[in-house]
Amino acid sequence: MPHILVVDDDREIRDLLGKFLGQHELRVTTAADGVEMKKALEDWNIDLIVLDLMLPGDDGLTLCRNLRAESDIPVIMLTAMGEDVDRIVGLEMGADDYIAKPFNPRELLARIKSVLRRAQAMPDRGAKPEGTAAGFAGWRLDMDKRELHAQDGVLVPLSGGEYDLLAVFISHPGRVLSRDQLLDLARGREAQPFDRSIDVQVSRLRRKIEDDPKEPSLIKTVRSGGYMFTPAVKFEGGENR
Amino acid sequence: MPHILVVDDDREIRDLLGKFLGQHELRVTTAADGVEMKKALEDWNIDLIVLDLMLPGDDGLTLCRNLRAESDIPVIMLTAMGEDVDRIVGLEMGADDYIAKPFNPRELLARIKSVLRRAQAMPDRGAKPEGTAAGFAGWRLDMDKRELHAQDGVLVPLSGGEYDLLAVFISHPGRVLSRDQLLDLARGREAQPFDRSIDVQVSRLRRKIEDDPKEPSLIKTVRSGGYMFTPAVKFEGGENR
DNA sequence: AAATTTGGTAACGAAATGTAACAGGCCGGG
DNA sequence: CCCGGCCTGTTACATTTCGTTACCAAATTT
Repeated sequence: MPHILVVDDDREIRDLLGKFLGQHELRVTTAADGVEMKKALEDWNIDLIVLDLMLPGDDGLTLCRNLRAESDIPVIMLTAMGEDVDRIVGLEMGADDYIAKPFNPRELLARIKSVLRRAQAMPDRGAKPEGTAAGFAGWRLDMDKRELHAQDGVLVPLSGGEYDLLAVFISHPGRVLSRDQLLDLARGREAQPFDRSIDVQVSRLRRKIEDDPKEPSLIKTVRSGGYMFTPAVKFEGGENR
Repeated sequence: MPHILVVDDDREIRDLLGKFLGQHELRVTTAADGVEMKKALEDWNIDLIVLDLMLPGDDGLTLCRNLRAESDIPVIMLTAMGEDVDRIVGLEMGADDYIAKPFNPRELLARIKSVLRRAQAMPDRGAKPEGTAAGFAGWRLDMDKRELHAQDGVLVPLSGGEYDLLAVFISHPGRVLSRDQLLDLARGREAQPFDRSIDVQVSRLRRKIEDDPKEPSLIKTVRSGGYMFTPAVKFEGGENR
């Protein structure tokens, strides 16, 4: 599920977008500065950035150029005025698309879909530098086929949701992920008042990938914090990050 | 040098574009009707199509959909009005970009460059001069004869609908396609309230192309999302990268 | 130690999916 | 024009998936 980062100072716009993009992973931030941006790009697996040009100063364009230079994540630019100059400069600066405010939300959604479609079909674009497979402790997760193989190559059947959850864990190793984050990242929805679905899903996943689900070694629970995936940090040989 | 095909009834526009793009090392040809289109795509090595929506009837959209389903050549749409409906429909129909007339030629150029840049980085996009055939996991789909051949060359009989569906899947590898999209792309109709026809058709197709229909490896189902075609990229030895 | 909070998971049910069976439409050969 | 096959949409039912709830245990607090 695509993760979208919206950078905009206008709360109204952010809310509007949030509403229309509900079906996607959506991160909204006012973070105009590079520091928070970088963090956001790491924490969440951002696939697409919707960037408001009208940030203080001409940070918008600079930011866009930096993003393009560093991350190669697709960018859609918003701007208040539909002046040709702006849009041309923007496109030449590397933005993947451009929309002038005020815009029709449905149009933005359509463009987002379009850009994501392209990025997905293009191997070397998007925020997923990893290949088509990720491994941990002898296991192999085939990202193409959405399949998990055990050490001996035997296919371990995972439901779609279990795969999504595991994929999230794998892309955030050694980091504590709150239930909210997991729910958001793996399911793309908000937590409800007494939502235990993540607990249950973790339980189901453990049953399939842990040697002893009662004594989990891969997915640790962090009381009052969430869960943490720790691949192969087993013994002292411990190479890690 | 990239070849660009401009499809527009308006001679004035064609001349303008031809003149404008001509001086930018872009070869421009014009063709008005659908018949000529097909010929043009075969005769010349078209890398990009600039398509005017305002063709008689809604041929523009239909044409765009067909192009996207079959050829996978990038499309930029032109339209007379900046009507939201048009542009949304267009983008959802698979166009890669959109510009409203009257447009600034420099903007069109910027967008053309942008699209070409993307297409270049994307292996399976862009003009395909010869083979009207696509392959996946040892299979070969003959687009001319609308026939599917197995690894050993044996012809696997597909019904027309099955072929259409498979063709849509093949032209959108690794992308989740909703039932609505599939219905639209493969059948060209709208979904009805409790429409399960896609499910059934997928089931029928799986029966013919999957080793084990119970454990599909080519056409994955994405719960509450749709289906995804993943051309088997199996590295059994599971080593490098 | 009792009370409270937090996590694990079995069980239930709603929703989504797979697919067999049925039916209507279309087409080519009598 | 009729008949018998395909093809494909619809329906019905089985199965799977996943969120919710409930209850228990472990951890933490008071």
